Amino acid sequence: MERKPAPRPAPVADTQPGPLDRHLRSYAGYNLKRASNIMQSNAARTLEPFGLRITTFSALSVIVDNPDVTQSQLAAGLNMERSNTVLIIDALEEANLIGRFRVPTDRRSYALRATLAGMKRRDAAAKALASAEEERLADLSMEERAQLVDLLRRIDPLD
Amino acid sequence: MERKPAPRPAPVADTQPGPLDRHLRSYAGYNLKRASNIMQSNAARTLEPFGLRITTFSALSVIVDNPDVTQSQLAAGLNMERSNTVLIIDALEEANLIGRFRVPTDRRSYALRATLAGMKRRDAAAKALASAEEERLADLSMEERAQLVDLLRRIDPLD
DNA sequence: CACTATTAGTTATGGAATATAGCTATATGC
DNA sequence: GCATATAGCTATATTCCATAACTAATAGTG
Repeated sequence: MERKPAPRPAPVADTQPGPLDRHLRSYAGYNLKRASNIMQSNAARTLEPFGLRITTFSALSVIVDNPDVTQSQLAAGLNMERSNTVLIIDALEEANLIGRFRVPTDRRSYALRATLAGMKRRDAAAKALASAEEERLADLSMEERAQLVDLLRRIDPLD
Repeated sequence: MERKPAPRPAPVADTQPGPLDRHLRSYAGYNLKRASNIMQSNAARTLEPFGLRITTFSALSVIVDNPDVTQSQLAAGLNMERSNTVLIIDALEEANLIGRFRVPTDRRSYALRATLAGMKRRDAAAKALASAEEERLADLSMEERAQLVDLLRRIDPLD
């Protein structure tokens, strides 16, 4: 693809100082995304030694805390499509962290239950994750962290 | 795949009340991700009528504010890989919102400049985006929004 | 100046998250 | 009983993000 030369010599700097994304920084969404990305990659790195990804850890965690939850309930709780839970549940089951059990009263659905290994894995990963977050958020006081979570939850209601 | 029946009848509810993701809600990262997702889909919906996606809007915005920025600088500023900027820049160029201009002093790089149409498109989209955020964050006071942004930026330093 | 290393942009590719449509088996409501 | 809805599953497409490798051009070093 041919491109024209600059019509005039490129100015050395006709832009104000400061970061390139100064305008974007005025959006809450942009800052949210960047902060979220940082915490996500931090979490992924932390969970990896446990053989878990963020999605599998999240599902495992919900199953540990809510024995006999169904896949549909899990999907709804985690804000994901039912179809996308299948492979995640498959992975957890193959790793013997959870089991699928037929529900006598509704043979369409499966009751999901963590195995003992699943509970242990969740607890160990949760501990590591909490301390990784702790480290990442060291610059924020406890009050600030609490306020951050409070503000975020008010953006994402549906308690 | 065959599955075993439940060894005992599924308990009606041996789980505490409340949302399924109660444990996950204790992580800042989880709340960040959920809030971020909401703002992202809100932004995507808002930008769509302008023929922009979040990535193209972000790049366009940086180029408008920083004439003659290079693709590498853009990538660094937006925390993305250089290789992934190419298609985004291609799209903006094909839509005649920006142009690639050879830099006389370094013939490897391109100076990116927004066209008049690009500037107008950015401004219109930015206005829509700001008001969409405004609407989304109506529950938060101005002070709370400012504090949210401040806390987020402290998670993502590098000013 | 020659040679090496580095950089800018590009291309190709793969992984992971996400969204939709359609399928089977089962359950529910009239 | 029959239409409709639901649970789980399969297949598929998209988008985002990351990596590797390539070229052309530049910078550094002897």
